[in-house]
Amino acid sequence: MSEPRKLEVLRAIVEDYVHSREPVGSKALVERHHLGVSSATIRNDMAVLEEEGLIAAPHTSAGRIPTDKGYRLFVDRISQVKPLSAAERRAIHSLLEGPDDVDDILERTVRLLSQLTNQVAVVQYPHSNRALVRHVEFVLLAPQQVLVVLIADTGSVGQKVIDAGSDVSNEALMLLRSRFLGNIAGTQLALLPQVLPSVVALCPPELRSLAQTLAQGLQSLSDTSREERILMAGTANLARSNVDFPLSIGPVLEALEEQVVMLRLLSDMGDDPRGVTVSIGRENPYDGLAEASVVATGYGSGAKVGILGPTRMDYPTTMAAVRAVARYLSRILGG
Amino acid sequence: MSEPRKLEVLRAIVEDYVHSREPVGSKALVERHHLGVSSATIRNDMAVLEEEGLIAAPHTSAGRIPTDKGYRLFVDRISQVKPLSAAERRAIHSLLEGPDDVDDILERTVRLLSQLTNQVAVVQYPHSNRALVRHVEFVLLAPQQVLVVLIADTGSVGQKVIDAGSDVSNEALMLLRSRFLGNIAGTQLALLPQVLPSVVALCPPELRSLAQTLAQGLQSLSDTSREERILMAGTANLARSNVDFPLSIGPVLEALEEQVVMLRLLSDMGDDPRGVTVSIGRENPYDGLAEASVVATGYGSGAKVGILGPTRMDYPTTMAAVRAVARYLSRILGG
DNA sequence: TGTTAGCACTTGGGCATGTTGAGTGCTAAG
DNA sequence: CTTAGCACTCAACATGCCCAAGTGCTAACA
Repeated sequence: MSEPRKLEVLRAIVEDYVHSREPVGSKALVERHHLGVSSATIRNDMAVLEEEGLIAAPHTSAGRIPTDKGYRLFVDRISQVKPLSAAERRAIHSLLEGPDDVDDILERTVRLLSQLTNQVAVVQYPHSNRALVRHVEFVLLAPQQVLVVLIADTGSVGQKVIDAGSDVSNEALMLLRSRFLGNIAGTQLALLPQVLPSVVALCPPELRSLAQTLAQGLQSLSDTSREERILMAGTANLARSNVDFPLSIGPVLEALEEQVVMLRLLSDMGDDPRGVTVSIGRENPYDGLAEASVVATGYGSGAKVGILGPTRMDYPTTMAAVRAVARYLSRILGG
Repeated sequence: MSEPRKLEVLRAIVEDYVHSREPVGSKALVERHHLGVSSATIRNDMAVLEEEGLIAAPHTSAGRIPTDKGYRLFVDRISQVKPLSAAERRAIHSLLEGPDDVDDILERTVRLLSQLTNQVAVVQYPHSNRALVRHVEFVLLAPQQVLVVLIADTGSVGQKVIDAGSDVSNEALMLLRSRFLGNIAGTQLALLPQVLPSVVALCPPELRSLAQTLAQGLQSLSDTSREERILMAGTANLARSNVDFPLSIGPVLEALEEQVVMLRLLSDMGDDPRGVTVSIGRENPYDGLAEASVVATGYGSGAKVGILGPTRMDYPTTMAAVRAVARYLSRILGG
């Protein structure tokens, strides 16, 4: 059997199966795709593909369906990214309009992506390492509780309540605020860990310990507050795409709800800067996603966007949508 | 037939059905509950209940299941709130610990409530009308874009990007900031609509229009930013509770994703200050929730907490959990 | 050596049929 | 008003049958 035709057969199986959701047999294959050979030949090829673990038969007299490994080969070597339709391009373009909030943009992005792909869309808050400190505010909520607010020039706002351990006076807070502000305004968020200790050292000894606590708060805001959050949309698509097809959606919903799991998942996916990364079925580290695939890519300075859906999905189109959305996102947020 | 027994029969049907998920027949009823009469008598009672539209039979020779109307009567007149278990009380109590963020508290609350009830839990951000303005910040993001930040003394932070319409100088922003801050610091958020216009009037004429725009931004932050958001958890429970039982979860997920729908739903539910409100099946304004019930109540100064689940749910326990959680929430957030 | 036609074989799905058991409604008697 | 008894209904299950789709294999063929 010829190697190229074997791949062609695999490709046809994947495409038909994704489309029809039914095991595909040799005869149907030669009818739908004009491979120049008979069904018997296809059968031989299919036997080989099965031996190699690329496809499998649910039962003896049924057609074949792709395995995880089959999808992997399809994604890596066979499929070509499908260009987006004009309407889709337009929809993405319209994201450019409206000079809104980062939050707003992300929210619209994630909705758009879920509609484009008919899957669950996920986006991680952008990394803002290059952002500069714009403003710092300390607000006394209770005698021992201080709200720390860090505003970056990108428009992102981080906030956190910290426990001072002992009573705090408003005057002390004001003093420290101006100290901090004077010394770190304009500093890159990423540099805060290096700069903050020296600021603390400049504070009057009796406020040293409070300053230390506040500095810790600021630092944690700088590296974790935003990038560790995700936004998602389109969970209802899970139910729709599985009418008839029992991918048990319970575990998937659980995974989606655990931000930690999703963050882990996204960051574990390689960071190929120009292609999208695909994680198929059992390749996923989380058991609940054994029947799901994740298609994701980075945008801006390293955060991730992507979608999650059943392994049986239209990879070429999905990958195209994810890539396109990521590009526009980078452009808008000034990667 | 005696009126009290009729109600007792309805109660038994509801309880058995919620427990077993299967239509319940006359014979099983007399066995499980020691009503002092025979199954034939029960049959007569059931016929009456069916005539009144309180129960229905899926098909001729099956048992009966409660209708929406039946659940309504059950909730209104029959059921008694079940006391929580010691473990449950303890779990709620532990919410009191950790003097954290409002966001943190809400997030933990919603998780707890979903675990307690095995349903989807929803909480609306607290109303902060009584909160005072603590700080105002304007940040220039682009020549025509200003980030407006409003910090309240409760620790809540609102942010919004607004479009100035023309180029803005940093000096102008600084000036306006101190003007606004000087005049509205300490003001109740709820009073901003009345106070802001006079502040705008105090500004130099050439900055009047910019001031107006900023004031609008502040105002929208004061009334909408937070209370118009909801947090939820436990969507995976939807899938679990419907194994075997096809409540089509697609529409429900859609509703949950539309914050607008959920907000509307919650605020449409009466605000009985000490009881919980229940909306059953088709009583819900949203079609997708025709097979779902919402159990909710207010907390603090009027925001809502609640759960959403299949109409076939354990109302007494659920209502108890919602009520208890709302009480603690009020206490923590200083209703 | 690769391709093809033909054929026996497997098996899930659809269908018609029969059986069972839970549950009802009704009637007549207590 | 309650109860026992009984005829009736109907979903759920089981059984048997056939069909179509699909496979694997073998032998002939280019």
